[in-house]
Amino acid sequence: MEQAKKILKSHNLKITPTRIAILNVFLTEKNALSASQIKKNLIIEFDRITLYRTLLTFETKGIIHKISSPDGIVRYAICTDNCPAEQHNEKHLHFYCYKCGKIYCEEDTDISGIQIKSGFYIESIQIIAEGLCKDCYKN
Amino acid sequence: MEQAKKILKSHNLKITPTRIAILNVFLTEKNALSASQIKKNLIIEFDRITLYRTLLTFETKGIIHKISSPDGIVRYAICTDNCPAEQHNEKHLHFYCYKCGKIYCEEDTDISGIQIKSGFYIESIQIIAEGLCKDCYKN
DNA sequence: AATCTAATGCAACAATATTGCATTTGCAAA
DNA sequence: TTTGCAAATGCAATATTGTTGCATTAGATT
Repeated sequence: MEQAKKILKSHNLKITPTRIAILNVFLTEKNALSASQIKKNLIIEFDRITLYRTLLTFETKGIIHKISSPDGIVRYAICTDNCPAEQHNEKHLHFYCYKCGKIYCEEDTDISGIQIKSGFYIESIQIIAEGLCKDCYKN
Repeated sequence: MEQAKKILKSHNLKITPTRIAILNVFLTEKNALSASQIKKNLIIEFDRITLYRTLLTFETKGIIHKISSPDGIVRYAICTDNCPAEQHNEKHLHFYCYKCGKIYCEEDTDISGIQIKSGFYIESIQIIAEGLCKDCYKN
């Protein structure tokens, strides 16, 4: 069975063409994607509303996680850490290149050095570094 | 001279009722605010477009800084560190409460321990912790 | 007070997102 | 294999957020 179907099954989600198509986009592209970027990469056509709802479903189930970048566009990326539903512990860093607009997931970044004062009940931490990626720096 | 006027003067900006009103909202409310939240707190009425443009001006001049929160809404907060124009070095952490939607600026948080692998030219880092604030945790 | 530049307002538009409801479809049980 | 139900999707309508061009107004300097 293909990977997309496996993921859906393991999260108790019905297998539909829409969901498989969206999942395959995430499995192919490693960088975080916005709704419109996902739509462009889809091999089948369907309603924009369905895309929003599917992304929400995936996020709730812990298949993907949301990233809000400095440009204000919400992007999504597939969870590598097998997040439990509704509780993402993405401990890695995202890098946003302000020139090409890409978001890179940097898995192996150590963020254990961050301290926060008491009074807050932290469930997840998201770090976004902004700057230029290698390709854009060259040009 | 009131504080708002001082800030405008020191950044070579013309003193207008709009700008003073917006600045006063930031000076009163310490949490980060979205465009619509700012609009609600304003004592005078003016065009929505002016608000966007004023926020952009303030950001460019280093008076406020943009924060993209997990809910996808862009918020702004006043800079405490006297940022140089166009280059914000907000080294502090933001805390986003997913219940009340508030964003708290945690000034005295040390984030210097973060390491990132080479290949990226980082200009700024933004950290958003997500969870429940004290008030929302109680209820 | 005059003048020039910057700020604002208006109109139009574009992108993004949400909600309700009718219809279709996946899938499990009969 | 067929049936039935809950879930998924599509459609329509609407809300929110943000942008651009251009005419008008207002701040600050002389």
